[in-house]
Amino acid sequence: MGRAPCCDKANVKKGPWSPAEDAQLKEYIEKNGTGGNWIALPQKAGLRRCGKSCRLRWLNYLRPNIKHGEFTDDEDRIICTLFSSIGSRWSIIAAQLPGRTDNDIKNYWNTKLKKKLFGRVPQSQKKPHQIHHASPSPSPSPSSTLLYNCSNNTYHTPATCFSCFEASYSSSFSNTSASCLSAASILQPQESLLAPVQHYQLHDNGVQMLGGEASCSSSDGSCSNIQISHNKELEYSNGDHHQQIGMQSYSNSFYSEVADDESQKLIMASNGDHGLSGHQKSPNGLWGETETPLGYGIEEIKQLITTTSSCNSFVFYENKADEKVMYY
DNA sequence: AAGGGTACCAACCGCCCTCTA
DNA sequence: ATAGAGGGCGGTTGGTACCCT
Repeated sequence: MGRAPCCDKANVKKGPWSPAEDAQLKEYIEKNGTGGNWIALPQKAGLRRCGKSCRLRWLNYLRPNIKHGEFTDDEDRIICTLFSSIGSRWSIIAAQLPGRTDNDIKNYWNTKLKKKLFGRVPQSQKKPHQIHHASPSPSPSPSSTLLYNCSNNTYHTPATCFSCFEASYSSSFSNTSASCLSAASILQPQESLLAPVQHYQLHDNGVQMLGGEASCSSSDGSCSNIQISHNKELEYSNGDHHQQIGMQSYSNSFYSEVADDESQKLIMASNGDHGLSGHQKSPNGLWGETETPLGYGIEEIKQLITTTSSCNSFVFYENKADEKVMYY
């Protein structure tokens, strides 16, 4: 038996939203909130729209503080980093970019960012507003940032660490003797990638991100950490409060449910000036032959993405249903 | 100027997860 | 324990604007 449709398809309007509909939805939600029931909302608001459509419209467009327009280099960096770490988990990536929606990031990745990394778009084909104006300063060699110090005191390229970690993860996450304990390097590939460095600790049941500026920034001085555990479910704890939240709460909506300064602590890969400012796009708006905004060489990024895409990355890979991330 | 190709992005679709009765 | 309802997510599609020939 098929699932019942969420709304009467025959009686709902589809397609682009009119300004009047936008205003009606916005006004209703600002006045009454969503009431925790999107399905019933359109009727209450007097809209002939599917509840899901209302939700999407609100989250992606009407909600306050939505940021539209060009993505910054820092945002590019974060997207690339997280994509290389967790794959196409757009809602999680969006959670790290306040004001950006998962849909926005997904579109941006699919239409632009991927091409910046993998393709070459002739300048002449770019629309004027798409052309980035890069600083003319020369790019430093990225090669010095490619080394990852794994536990066996050898250095690996990120891709090597990934495959290394995957191997240890898939055999046994808690096998800390695995030659490549650089889960931290993957989640937070050390200074070279995203600077405000988090410290990680491997536990029997996973990797814990400890302290560090980004995770100890709450006004009450309490610390917040992220722990990646076996079963990969999100938990949030702040001092006495320990709250388990679903993976889905750890998305756009998380910001509205948890105080902003707390949610910021979820940052696995924080933004800001990470000492990579020397990595510039070439004047054509693309990254050069070898460098990327991440500080990776282009080939390393490609490899990272290829490697992690194929298995959907270390943290979240395997069974989505079992994902748990511990957050302290 | 017109037609075809391409890029972009808003919106939809369908699946999965969680919650609740 | 189970089934249904609703929410959330990622993938995909369709419309539109822009560019090239």
